[in-house]
Amino acid sequence: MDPSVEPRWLSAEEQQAWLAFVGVMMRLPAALDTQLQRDSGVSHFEYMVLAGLSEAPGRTRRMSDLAGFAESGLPRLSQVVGRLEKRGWVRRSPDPTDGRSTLATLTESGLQKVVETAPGHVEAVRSLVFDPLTRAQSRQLSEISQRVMRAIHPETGCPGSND
Amino acid sequence: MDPSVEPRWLSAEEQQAWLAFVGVMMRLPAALDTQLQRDSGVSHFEYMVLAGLSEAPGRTRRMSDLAGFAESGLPRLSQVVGRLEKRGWVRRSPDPTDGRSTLATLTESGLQKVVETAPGHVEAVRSLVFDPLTRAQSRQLSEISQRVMRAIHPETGCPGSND
DNA sequence: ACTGTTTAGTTCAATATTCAAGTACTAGCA
DNA sequence: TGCTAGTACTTGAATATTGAACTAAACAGT
Repeated sequence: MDPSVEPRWLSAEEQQAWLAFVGVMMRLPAALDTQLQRDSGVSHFEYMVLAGLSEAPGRTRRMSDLAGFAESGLPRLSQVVGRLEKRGWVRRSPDPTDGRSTLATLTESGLQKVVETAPGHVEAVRSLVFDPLTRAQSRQLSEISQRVMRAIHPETGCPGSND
Repeated sequence: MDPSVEPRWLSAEEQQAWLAFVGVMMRLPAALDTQLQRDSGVSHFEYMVLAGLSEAPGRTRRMSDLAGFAESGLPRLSQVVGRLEKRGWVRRSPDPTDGRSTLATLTESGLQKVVETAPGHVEAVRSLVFDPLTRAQSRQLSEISQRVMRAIHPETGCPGSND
């Protein structure tokens, strides 16, 4: 924008880190999608929605909470939940407390799906991410991710805060 | 798959790391896209293609090399390069050496676009990723990414190997 | 030289995502 | 009560991505 200010270019070390990290951001979601799609017929995003519901009290959550948890906007969530509902894994009902809200509930069949799917998914996450790392690196990954997350969202410090 | 084998669940520490890392994988690309789109009217992927060409000798690269560099398949690259060509930033020509290949070349105008766009993008990468990290964490990020990358692609150890 | 196989790239149809309205409801206030 | 503003969600059109089929060129074996 302003050519009079010399940009602070990345150092060679940073460039290398950035290149590798971008690679991971491009490939890892695709790899997880592949595993989930092949073994269980769901996308990574769909799995996150099902998992998010399975952990919630009463296996029920408001759509907006779920959107926050799944790091997505409402329109996308609405489409995906619609598909999951058609497959019998989720059920939507109006919130008796507030008529504007919609509650999404995981059905029995949906819970079973999560139970069937989780082990394979965890195994994939382990083999692609945690097994190649030392324990110290796993801790660093957590710290690094949290710092980057804070830089992206200055306001929301805690993802999945359901209050 | 086989319920007789108890899956090795993630520890609490690993779960926390995983949740934060997934958040970064979902949000960071979106944040970079937003900055590039707003300030320069290109997507992150388009920028990677332009940048990949700008670094290549003669500002020219074979489509397949470029696809490897940009971590994408050929169909997607073909579409995107088509768009970039329409905007006058890239030019395609048949490879005289091998009639099957197509060479993509960055035009003068495309180079100028990269030069205009790069500072803002680097600034965004810095402020979202490297500024919040210590120097040691940047190095860890590099090492961690490389290990994960190797786990995803057992075969291709070196991204962007153009030989 | 001729045929079958592999590689490089494009195109087209199916699917998914995003952005911009639109609907239904709640809440504040005169 | 009736009026305005704001929230939660859904829907639909425009765009992008993916996967499968297709074209063209190179190579290997005869």
